[in-house]
Amino acid sequence: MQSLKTLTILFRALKSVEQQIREDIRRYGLNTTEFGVLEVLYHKGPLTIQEVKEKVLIAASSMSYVIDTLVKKAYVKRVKHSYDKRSYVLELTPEGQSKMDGIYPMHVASMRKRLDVLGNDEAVLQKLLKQLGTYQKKDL
Amino acid sequence: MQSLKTLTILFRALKSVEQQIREDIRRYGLNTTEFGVLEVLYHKGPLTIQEVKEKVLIAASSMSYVIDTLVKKAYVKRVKHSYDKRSYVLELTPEGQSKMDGIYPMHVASMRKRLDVLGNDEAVLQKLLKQLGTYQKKDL
DNA sequence: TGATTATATTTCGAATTCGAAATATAATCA
DNA sequence: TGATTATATTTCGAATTCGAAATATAATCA
Repeated sequence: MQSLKTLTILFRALKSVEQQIREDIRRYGLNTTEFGVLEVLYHKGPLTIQEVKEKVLIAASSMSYVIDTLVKKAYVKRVKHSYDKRSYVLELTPEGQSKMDGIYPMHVASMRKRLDVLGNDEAVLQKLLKQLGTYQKKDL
Repeated sequence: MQSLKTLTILFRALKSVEQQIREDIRRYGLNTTEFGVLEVLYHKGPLTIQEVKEKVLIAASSMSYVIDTLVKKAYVKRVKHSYDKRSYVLELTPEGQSKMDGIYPMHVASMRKRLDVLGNDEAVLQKLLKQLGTYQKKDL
């Protein structure tokens, strides 16, 4: 292949999924980035801001902003890192925890409906997207 | 499957690709949305604002903004639709055309490098992403 | 046909995102 | 060890994005 059709399709798929998530999650007073951060902490437990940033792939300055928002909403708190004084560890507050406990099952249900159209190919899609995502751009 | 791992991977893949595109295209003074709009017109020829919006999947209000930007840069112009007075047809100016002529080959080369890691599975990825993207959310 | 509903686009204000520069601390290396 | 370079985070200003409301025109239907 030589065209970039694949990228076009990738963009459209994501935008479409993102729109569903946005609408899905809006009534809980969260946007997709906020939800993304909460989701990481929900699944991985407390993590450094830097580590969260590597998971959600947004600019450092955007991280600061999202975290401030989540702190204001009392879903998350910054805890000084034990030995690296540059860092903060992010963790869910009890409110954040129970917020996610309340939201997450519905979110999974709604999203699974869409993902289920893939059937057994879901694992294949995962594999291919991982290949795409982990490409090292050393040779650009 | 029951988790949303697939979505996580989808997001990461896209963000990573998007970052490459952003850096790739930055030196040409364009951002990803602007480039997306130009790309659609470059490939499909003149289209209604509405039609472009359906391709790039951004909010109508964002469309107005991007178009204004592209008009200021003289890459694109709004032409009154022949019979539907609500609509405008968007088309590349000669400047827009030659800009894309200049940029596009490099962009393809850079992106193909990444896509080529997929090998023959690229067609499979397209198929699966299309399935994901075209899901009708009638039953949400 | 005239009233009502739908569609295409823009305007508005607020929220979000970015990149560059600033700040603070950690790691490296001469 | 002290100077230099690297890393984690925030601040800043500008750019981008959104959704709701406004505007204009088209389509529908009583």
